[in-house]
Amino acid sequence: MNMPNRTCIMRLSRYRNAIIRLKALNFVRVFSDNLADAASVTAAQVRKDFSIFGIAGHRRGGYQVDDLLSKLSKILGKDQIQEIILVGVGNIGKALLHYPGFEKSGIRIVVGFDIDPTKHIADTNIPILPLEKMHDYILTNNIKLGIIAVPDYAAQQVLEMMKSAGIKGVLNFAPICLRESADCVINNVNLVTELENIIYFIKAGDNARSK
Amino acid sequence: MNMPNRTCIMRLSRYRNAIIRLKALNFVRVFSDNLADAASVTAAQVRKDFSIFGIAGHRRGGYQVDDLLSKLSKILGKDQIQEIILVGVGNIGKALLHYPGFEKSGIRIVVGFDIDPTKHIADTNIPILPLEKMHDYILTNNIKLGIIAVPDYAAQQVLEMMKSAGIKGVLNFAPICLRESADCVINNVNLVTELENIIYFIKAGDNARSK
DNA sequence: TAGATTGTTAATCGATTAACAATC
DNA sequence: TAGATTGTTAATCGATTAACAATC
Repeated sequence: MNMPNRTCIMRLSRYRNAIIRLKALNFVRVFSDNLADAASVTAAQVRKDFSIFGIAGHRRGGYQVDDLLSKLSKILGKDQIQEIILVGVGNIGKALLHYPGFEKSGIRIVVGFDIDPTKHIADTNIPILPLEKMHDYILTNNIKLGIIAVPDYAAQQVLEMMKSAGIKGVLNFAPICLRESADCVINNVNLVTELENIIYFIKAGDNARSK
Repeated sequence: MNMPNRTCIMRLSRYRNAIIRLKALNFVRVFSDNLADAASVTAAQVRKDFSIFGIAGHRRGGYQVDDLLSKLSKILGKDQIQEIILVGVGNIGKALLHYPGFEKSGIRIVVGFDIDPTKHIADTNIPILPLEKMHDYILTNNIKLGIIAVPDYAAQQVLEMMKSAGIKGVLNFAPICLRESADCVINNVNLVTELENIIYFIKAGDNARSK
């Protein structure tokens, strides 16, 4: 199997989202061409991506919606609830804590951590605990996923704490590019950088951006 | 000039962030090699990127920090305050409205819009207005940038409203992939997709993701 | 000068796309 | 069967990297 890269997996998520919408429209089968339109890619790309994961269709009848959905869901970890912890219950952190989109798609933030004692609440649905309790919590509950939403100067240190407790994947919102290591996958989301990108292309008057 | 693409501009933002940190450490000049380390790219990539934008160094003395910073800042629109509107003052929207990172980097959310009347406040620092007032506001204040933070089913419609009023660039947080057009640049940030990506690579045990 | 670094070209690498045989 | 679509290979495209002449 060819090693799929980041953008390939991102496309899988988009295919899955498209399929969910098509299913809601009572589609029973789809062609690579339909998915290509729905996900803004080429039909060849769709078939290539599927073939990488051994997802097969029917030479004349396209792909079964239900089959496709279950296979993509499996690949993307939708076959089980994904438990995740959040560090930094500030502005952005609080919003993520209550983001309904996560629970809807099988991602559950089970606990928050913060250094600020005034933010600690132990008895709510999602408790907010002191940072010192993170290490034990991760080990006890066998957590593999974390979200970092602390200020930039604290991000690297929080990452090290997470890794030392066994976290394997991190979504980072701190405006500093955390480096991925062999034992931990990292996606950096930098809100300012996203806007700077848009601002550049508006100024350049040049929307023909390659993906 | 070779047309720079999205990832190239993203790197420029990272170089700029790195330079700001190096400047704080009293660096007066930097070599492509320093920046490569700081931004996790190759030195050749740094020099190539700079040459695309006509940013020149000195054959033996590297790049002047101040010069570099001002040139990158110019390219990324840091030479003026960027005014932006936000639509959808819900969970995520509210957090963005008060995100200190924007103001720090010259991005100012000047107004929010929402359909829910209970959210309207006209007399605060950042007023929240009814959606019907958006069109006029954009025209009157000559706004070019917008953030979409509404539910998925409303996103496309909000985008159309924005475009018809002259918005040229949009950062979209709704979990639906909005399609870019010749007259409007779009960056989609899908929080669930980001996590699905991480989940896949943890399961695959395969962190050698190409960028 | 000798040594080090840029700027740029050419080579490499990898991802996307076109095309078409297989086949339902 | 005829027509349409997949699955896959080969061609294309574009981005990254290596290498080195220019030069400070």
